[in-house]
Amino acid sequence: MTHRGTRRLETRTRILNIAAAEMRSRGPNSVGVADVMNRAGLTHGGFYAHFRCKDALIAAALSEMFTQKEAMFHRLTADKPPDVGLGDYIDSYLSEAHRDHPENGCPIAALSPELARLDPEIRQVFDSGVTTLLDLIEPLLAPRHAHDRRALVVSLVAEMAGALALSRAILDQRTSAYVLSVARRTVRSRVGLPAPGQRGEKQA
Amino acid sequence: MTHRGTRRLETRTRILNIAAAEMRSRGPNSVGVADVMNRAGLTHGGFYAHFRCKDALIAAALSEMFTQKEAMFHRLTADKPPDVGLGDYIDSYLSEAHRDHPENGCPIAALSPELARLDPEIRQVFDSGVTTLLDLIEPLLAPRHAHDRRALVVSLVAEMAGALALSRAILDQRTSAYVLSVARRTVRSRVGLPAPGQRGEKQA
DNA sequence: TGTACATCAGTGAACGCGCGTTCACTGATGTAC
DNA sequence: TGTACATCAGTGAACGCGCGTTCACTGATGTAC
Repeated sequence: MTHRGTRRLETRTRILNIAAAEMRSRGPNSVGVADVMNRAGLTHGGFYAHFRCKDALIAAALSEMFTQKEAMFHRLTADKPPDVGLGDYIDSYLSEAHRDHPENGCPIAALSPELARLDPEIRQVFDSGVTTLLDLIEPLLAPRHAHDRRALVVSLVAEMAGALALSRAILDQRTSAYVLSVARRTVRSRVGLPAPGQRGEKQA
Repeated sequence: MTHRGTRRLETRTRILNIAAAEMRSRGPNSVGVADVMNRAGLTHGGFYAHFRCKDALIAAALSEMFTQKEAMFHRLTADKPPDVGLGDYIDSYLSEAHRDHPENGCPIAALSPELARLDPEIRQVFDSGVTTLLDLIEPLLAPRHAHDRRALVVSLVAEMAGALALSRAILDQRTSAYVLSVARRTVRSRVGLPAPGQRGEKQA
């Protein structure tokens, strides 16, 4: 039983990870059940042994995305002074790597408008993911922001997610890179950090 | 001929306005050709007398959205001192009315992540719409920002669009309203404007 | 002014396709004795 | 240890449906004489 249960859970996890990646890069609407199952090395019929319906997959995949990002946040900020951790988080969030790889990136920037049109069960998962993320960032802010940390975190996350989504939609490479660099500089300055070091390609 | 051409253009405009509204509220993917035509009082076959394919409709509808918003911007800011116009634009962008009515709202907040996955022809329309919007807002900034107006405008638009998209996806009403109010206050303060007056429902 | 003709916006049936979901089944794995 | 049985994750055909697109057509409107 245990062995069977373990395999089952492994399969479910595999499906979930694939769905979480595909949905961020192609949109929940454009990701098919059969598609996800094929990528997991299975046939589409087996899907319903793991999820009640496609919406249940979307909800579970969204939850998985936030879990991934929380783990990544800890990896990025652990064992560092708060301001260094915060600066690294900002730089990595607003990097060209993040822009070019939505599949393992922030669900807020990748999916907000689409999620707004989906079922309450799914949006509830979004709510708790967002709240947790804000809770994680908040303590990294310098003491001088103590009077209203929450407001500042909300505003920063809005700017970061907005700039990332904008930079992804913009076709022109220079404009897209400019949006990211402006946001990096602005967000860092708003939390009292010095201008960012050079990121991306080093110059010759 | 003129009369015929006029009718043709009227029909095209009708289709375009419906598509522009539907795509912002339901997403380009979820809006069908037949659906749009029915709402325009026509049958689906006639669609191709006006647009080469669905992607051409998406591109034209996106362009129409930006045109609408430019007109709205002028209506909102004309005949006012720059700082008042800017304040009104910020307040209206970050209002609950805008949150609850994406169908005639900002395409950046409603569609960025989805547009990032669409064809270059469509994203090019997005680029020029965004550039025009930035060009419109820029001159409203106070002289003390003259050293880098462009960067500030980009940052403000990113925060506004990000906050609006976030407030739409969030299910919890209080949290959603909080995100909007924080963004209103923050964006206003960042351009040197006083805290916003009470918006939305008046208290008893 | 009246008639014959050309134009072309719009019709509606048909196409191939992919979607989410159902369901009778199979066959490897774990359990009971 | 060996055999018979139960379990259930996964299979694959089938369903009804809506999609974007095509195309032969219709019939109101504008033009020519």
